[in-house]
Amino acid sequence: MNDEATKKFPTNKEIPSLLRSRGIFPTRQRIRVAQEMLCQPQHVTADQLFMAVNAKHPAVARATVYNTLSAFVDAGLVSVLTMPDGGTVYYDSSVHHHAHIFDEESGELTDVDADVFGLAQHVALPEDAEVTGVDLVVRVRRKTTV
Amino acid sequence: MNDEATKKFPTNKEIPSLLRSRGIFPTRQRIRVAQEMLCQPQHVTADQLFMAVNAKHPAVARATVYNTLSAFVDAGLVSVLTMPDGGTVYYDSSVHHHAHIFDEESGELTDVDADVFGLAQHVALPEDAEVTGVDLVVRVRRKTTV
DNA sequence: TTTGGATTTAGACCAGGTCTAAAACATACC
DNA sequence: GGTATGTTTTAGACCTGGTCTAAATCCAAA
Repeated sequence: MNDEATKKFPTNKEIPSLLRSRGIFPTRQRIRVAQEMLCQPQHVTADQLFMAVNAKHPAVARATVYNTLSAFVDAGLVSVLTMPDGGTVYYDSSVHHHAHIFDEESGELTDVDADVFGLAQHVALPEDAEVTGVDLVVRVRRKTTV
Repeated sequence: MNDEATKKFPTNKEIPSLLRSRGIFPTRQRIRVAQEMLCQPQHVTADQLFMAVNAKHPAVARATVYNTLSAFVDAGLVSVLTMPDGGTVYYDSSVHHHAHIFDEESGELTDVDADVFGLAQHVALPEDAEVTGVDLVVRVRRKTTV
């Protein structure tokens, strides 16, 4: 595990400077979205986040949430993940390289620390291929369903 | 590699009996879709397949193509695969467990034989988790772009 | 304070994909 | 054959997640 893997999630207070450090101007809206998205480990859809951000009172427009999430992805603040079956797009507040476990029954998604880049070594790649990312999802069923 | 990995793709003639053997009544439409989908190694979107099937003259309705593909998935005749980034859903005529290489520049998708189930052993799973599937996509960039 | 670039906004729009109700088809039985 | 029954297909309306746009707002610098 590398440094990033163990890095804590930022607090609400740290958000503005974090955004600035990534070249993202910290507007009111982007701060709100970031606080909701980045401060805890989670996997959410853009729409879930949109609703969370506007839960108490309308705060940020739909387009802004979508744009902001894209900006965060470009800046390496969040990662994207889609379910192999349905194609639902999730945003993941963990950006270190890790694998996912997908519970087919509950639909729940959990992180697993794993050296996915290392795993990719076992795959026969073309000579000139440079690995830019590895996505590993292990789908499981719970033997003892409650 | 197991038997399924090396199993050839069916010929057009074999399609009807193949469908029947999987409990799918081989109607004219389903045969057409199956011939286009199953007889060669490929990764296509539902829409690409819809167009391929209707290339020469209208043959099968959109809804039928979608329904038929779902039926094929349920029957284990094709597998589903979504790109981690965009969320585009691809249907894959190879159903044995294998990994995918995704060229980020060309968007091309290729199969790699790899013991993905074996790889999953290296991931720390909960005690009671039974692995039902493993999805591995290695994203690459070609060092020497032509 | 004014100005100009960046950002946000609401809502129109778009693309995949699903649903529906009617038509077509297959099978079985008379 | 003819007719009844269940299954499949069809066209097109519809839905949903996401993007685009043009106008309004914000903000920093002069």
